[in-house]
Amino acid sequence: MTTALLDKLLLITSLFQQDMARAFADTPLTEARVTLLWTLALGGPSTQQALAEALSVTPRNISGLVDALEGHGYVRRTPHPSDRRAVLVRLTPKGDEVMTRMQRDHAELDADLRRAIAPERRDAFDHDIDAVIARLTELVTAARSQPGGYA
Amino acid sequence: MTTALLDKLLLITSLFQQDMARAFADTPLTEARVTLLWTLALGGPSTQQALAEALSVTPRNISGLVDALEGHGYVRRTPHPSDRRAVLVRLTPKGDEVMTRMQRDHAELDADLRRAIAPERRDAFDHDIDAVIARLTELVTAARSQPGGYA
DNA sequence: TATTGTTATACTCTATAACTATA
DNA sequence: TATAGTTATAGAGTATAACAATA
Repeated sequence: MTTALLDKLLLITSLFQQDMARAFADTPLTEARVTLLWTLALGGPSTQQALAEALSVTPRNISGLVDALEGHGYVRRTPHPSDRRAVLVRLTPKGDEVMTRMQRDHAELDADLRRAIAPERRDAFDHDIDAVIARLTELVTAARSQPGGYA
Repeated sequence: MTTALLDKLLLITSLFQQDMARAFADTPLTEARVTLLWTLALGGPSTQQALAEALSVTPRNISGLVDALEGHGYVRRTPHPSDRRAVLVRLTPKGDEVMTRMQRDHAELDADLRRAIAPERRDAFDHDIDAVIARLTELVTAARSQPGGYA
């Protein structure tokens, strides 16, 4: 019996997460914290509400993540220019440096993995992956409006 | 700029995890607990040490997961036939029923996703995914013997 | 002496609810 | 009245260290 497609995809994520955990082993960074940093690196300074939306977690959760990242010097809270209730969370130079390095590593890893596929098949592979994503998105969206299956 | 291959793979996992979370929403099951049940379903009754090894977590962690699953009637602890220090954790009929259903759903989802790929490209796709996994495994294994990159 | 599992303690991620300050 | 963020509380996953029972 061959390994199911789904299992292969999950194995890839597991390997990637292992590698992330190893890379962050001697730092206060975790997956959740890096996701927040990544969001700031891509989108620039942001309110905590916007971060909560982007990460699909509660505002309370963002408070905790920002507290930790601020305590370790990766981000800082700055006043919002027009709304005194809100803060803008932004990367510090240290945070920016780490994210720049991470984006470069990410791009290198991506290029490396792509080279594992025969050049003439890369486009077809991209197309097929997109088809799988589209189908999975369809299924998840349809399921979301229905009761969970194991209750 | 097209989405990187790695990002696509991570998106797939994210979608799959969302769907898992939805399916378990009204149950005491979680990803970690289901991973343990899945291991029992595939490998049969197991000591907690073996489960700790299989899930790559500490024995203490397994105690907690088994406590919760036992409390909710999915597994039970039975005496080890030859080692009075150890216990054998096994699925209850309820646990077995849930896992049977889950394995069937998993197989159906897998077949569904595979149908999203043109029939004549399915073998090539499998081959390419395997190549990506092999390369990633190589990289993770090599990295494991070196210090983390962001310390 | 080594192994199996548990008790004790602690940190992280996550959630809901109540509250403060501001809009 | 509504929104941004925090305090309070709680559950789940994870870890290390010390310990009991057994091998």
